[in-house]
Amino acid sequence: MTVHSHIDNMLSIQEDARVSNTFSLQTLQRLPYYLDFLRKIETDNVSATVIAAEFGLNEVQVRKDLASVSREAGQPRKGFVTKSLIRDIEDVLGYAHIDEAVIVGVGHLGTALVNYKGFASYGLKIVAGFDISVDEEIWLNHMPVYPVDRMADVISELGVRLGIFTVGAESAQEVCNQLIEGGVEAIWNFAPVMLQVPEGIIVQNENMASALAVLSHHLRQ
Amino acid sequence: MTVHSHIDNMLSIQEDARVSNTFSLQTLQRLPYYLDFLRKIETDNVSATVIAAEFGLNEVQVRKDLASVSREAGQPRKGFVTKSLIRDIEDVLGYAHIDEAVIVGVGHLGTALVNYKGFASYGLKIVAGFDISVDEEIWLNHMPVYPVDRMADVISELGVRLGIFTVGAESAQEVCNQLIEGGVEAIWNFAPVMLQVPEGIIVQNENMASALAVLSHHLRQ
DNA sequence: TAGATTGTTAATCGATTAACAATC
DNA sequence: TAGATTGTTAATCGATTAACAATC
Repeated sequence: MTVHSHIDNMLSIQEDARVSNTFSLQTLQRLPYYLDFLRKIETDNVSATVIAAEFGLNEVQVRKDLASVSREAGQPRKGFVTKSLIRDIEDVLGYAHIDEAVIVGVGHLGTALVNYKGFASYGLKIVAGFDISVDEEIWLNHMPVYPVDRMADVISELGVRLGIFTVGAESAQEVCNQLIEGGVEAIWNFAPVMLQVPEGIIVQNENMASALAVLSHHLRQ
Repeated sequence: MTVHSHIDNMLSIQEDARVSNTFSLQTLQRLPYYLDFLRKIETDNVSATVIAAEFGLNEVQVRKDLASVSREAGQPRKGFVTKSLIRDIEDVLGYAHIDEAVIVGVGHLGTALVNYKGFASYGLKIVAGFDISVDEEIWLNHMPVYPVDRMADVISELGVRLGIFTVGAESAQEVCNQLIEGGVEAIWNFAPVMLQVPEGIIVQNENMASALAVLSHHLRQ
C-alpha cells in the first residue's frame, strides 16, 4: 500500500465513519423494502419502530440495518430524517448510478425480464442480449440480440459487468464461462444449475426448483 | 390429542424412523440440485463425498442432508444406493404427486411462467390464471384465465392450495387477501412487497430488487 | 487389514433477539 | 421531567464446519 492510498483510505473512513462498506446478504435484501416504504410515507422523520411494525420485523434488526446505512445518527425520540435515509439507502443499493447488464438466453423468461419496466428504478439497464437461436444481430424491444459466439467480444467492448443468465441447463456452464471471459463479475442465474465460477465472481441463484421445494414441502407439513 | 391420532403418530414414526418430517429451508433448497446430479450419473452407488465435490459444498453438510432424507442408512465405503436416494428425494420434494397452482397476474412474467415447461418435472401444474385486465374467461396456452373477482370462488372450487403471485405492487395486498380467502396456503410471491398473511400461510419471496441489491452491491465491493 | 465413508458430537460462526444504559 | 427512541453489549438460535469413533 502506498502512502497516497493509505491517506485516501483514512480520509474516506473519516468522511463517513458511520457507514460500513460491507453489509450482510440479509440486510441488503431488506433494504429495498425499507426504501419502498420510505418513499411512500410523507412524514419528515421515521423511526425503526415504525418500519419494523410495517413489515412485522424485529425492532432491533431494523435499527441495526438503519445504523449500518445511515450517514447521520438517528435522534432519540425522533428517529431518522426520511429524506436523508432514502438517499443513504439509494446510495448503498447503487440506485444513483446505472448498472448495465447483458442477458443471455432470450426465451420466455428472458423476454419477460427484458420487458420488465421495474428495473429502471433499480438502476439496472439491460443493454444487449445473446441467444443460441440467433444467427446475426437482431433487435428486441430496442435492444440488440447477438449470436452467442459474439458474447465475449461484445461484453468486453461494452464493458458490462453484470450478466443475467436465463439459458437452459444443458449448455449453462459453457455459456457461463464465455460470460466470465467477456469480463462479467456478477451473474444473476435463473438456470437450474450451480455454476462453477472463479474466486471473485458472485452468483445470485434464482432457482425455481429450490423455491418450489420450500413451498411444496410446506403444503405437506 | 385423541388416542387414535396418538397411535397414528407412533406408527408413522416407526415406519420411517430415519426420515425426519421437517427440513431446514437450506436443505430443501439444496435437494433439487442433488436430485438433478443423481439423475445424471450412472453409477449404482453415490457418496456424500462425490456430491459435495460436484457442487463445491462441505462434505458434512451433504452427509447431513442425505441422512435426513434417505430411508436407508448409507453404507460405509459405498455410500448410498443411487436409485433409492433419487426416490427418497423425490418423495421429500413431492415430485411424485402433482401440486396444482393458480397464477395471479398474467403479464409478461406471469405468461413466461405459464409457458415454462420445467414445472411439470417439479410436480407443478398451473391450472388457472387471474388478471385484472380480463373481463370474462379467456384461454391462454390451454389454461383458463378469469377476472380477479372470481378468484376466491374458482380457487375454492378447484381446491388449489398454491398461488403464484405476479401482480403489480399497487393492489398486491388486496389481491393476496382474496387468494387466501379462496383457500390458498402457500404463495410464491414475485411482487416487490412483503405480503401480510395470517399464521400458517407460507410466502416464498422472489424479489427482483432484493436479488439485484446483492449483485449491485458486490459490483461496488 | 486398511481406508473410504458413514453418522454423531462438539466447536464455530453469523444472524437474530433480548436487555439496558444513554439521550433528546 | 417522562418516555420514546437510539445504539451497544450480551444471550440465543440455527446452520455450518471440525473432529472423531464406528463400520464394512
